Amino acid sequence: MRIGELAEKTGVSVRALRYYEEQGLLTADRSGGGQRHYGDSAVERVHLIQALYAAGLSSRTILDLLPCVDAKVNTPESRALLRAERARIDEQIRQLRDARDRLDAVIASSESPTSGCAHVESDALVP
Amino acid sequence: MRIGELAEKTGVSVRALRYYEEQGLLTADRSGGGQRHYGDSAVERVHLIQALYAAGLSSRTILDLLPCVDAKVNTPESRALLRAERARIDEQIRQLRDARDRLDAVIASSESPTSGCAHVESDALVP
DNA sequence: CTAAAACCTGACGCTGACGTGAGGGACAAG
DNA sequence: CTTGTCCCTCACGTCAGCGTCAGGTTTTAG
Repeated sequence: MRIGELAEKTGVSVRALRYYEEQGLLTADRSGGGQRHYGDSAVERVHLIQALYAAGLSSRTILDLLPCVDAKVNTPESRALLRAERARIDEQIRQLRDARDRLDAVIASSESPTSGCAHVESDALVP
Repeated sequence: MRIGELAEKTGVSVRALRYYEEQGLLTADRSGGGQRHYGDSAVERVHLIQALYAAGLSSRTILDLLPCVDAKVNTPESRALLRAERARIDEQIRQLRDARDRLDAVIASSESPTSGCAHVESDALVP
């Protein structure tokens, strides 16, 4: 498939896909005219990249991780790298939970009738 | 206390504190000469701001949330805002878990002897 | 009173992950 | 052949959250 289709299938912009290639995260065959062509596996690849970006990893770090993912490299160093990034993600999750708990405290106090301006409505949409 | 002391107590740079004020997140009394003076509560305030930043909220969003936190505002809208941001954080946590699980899969396959280059060491530090 | 340390206000710099044209080919349809 | 749609490569623009330097003022220590 060409770049437009991949963009559509993954929900990522064409520009972003070219950027990934620029960063070495994604490769493509080229047609005679120079147009990029991707196999079906590229979809999954892009999803992985997106997941790692969403986890706050930099493209540089992702670049370091991908060879491990591709199972081309399997050294003690690469495994250490994987575990280190996993730990970073865990730390981020902890921070997020902290922020969430703080917000929960605020929510609780704003919904309990201790805030002076108490008026209880039953527009409760609590998911 | 003055800005330097607050910076030290919170672990945030002086520049960052001034930036928070610029964004309306933090207020300070001024001495005759124009220097900022903070009360003790500012420490907690900065920690809250930091936690929300760490959760990926923008200063604009934090600005919208803080009046709720200060319990000056307690309207259905403000509560909805709080819940919405809480939901966003939950979503981020989900994404992080997804990324972590993907890494875990890679780690598992790289540490199991299916990758050809298998050699089992007992440096297992699996937390 | 004086020197050092801390503080002030601009204002420009930086980084990463793209957005957004500009200007010009590629390629299937009719 | 031409029209339309997709694609290409530069290359500059953006935005947030500060870092950093410049030039000047305030506060504190001695």
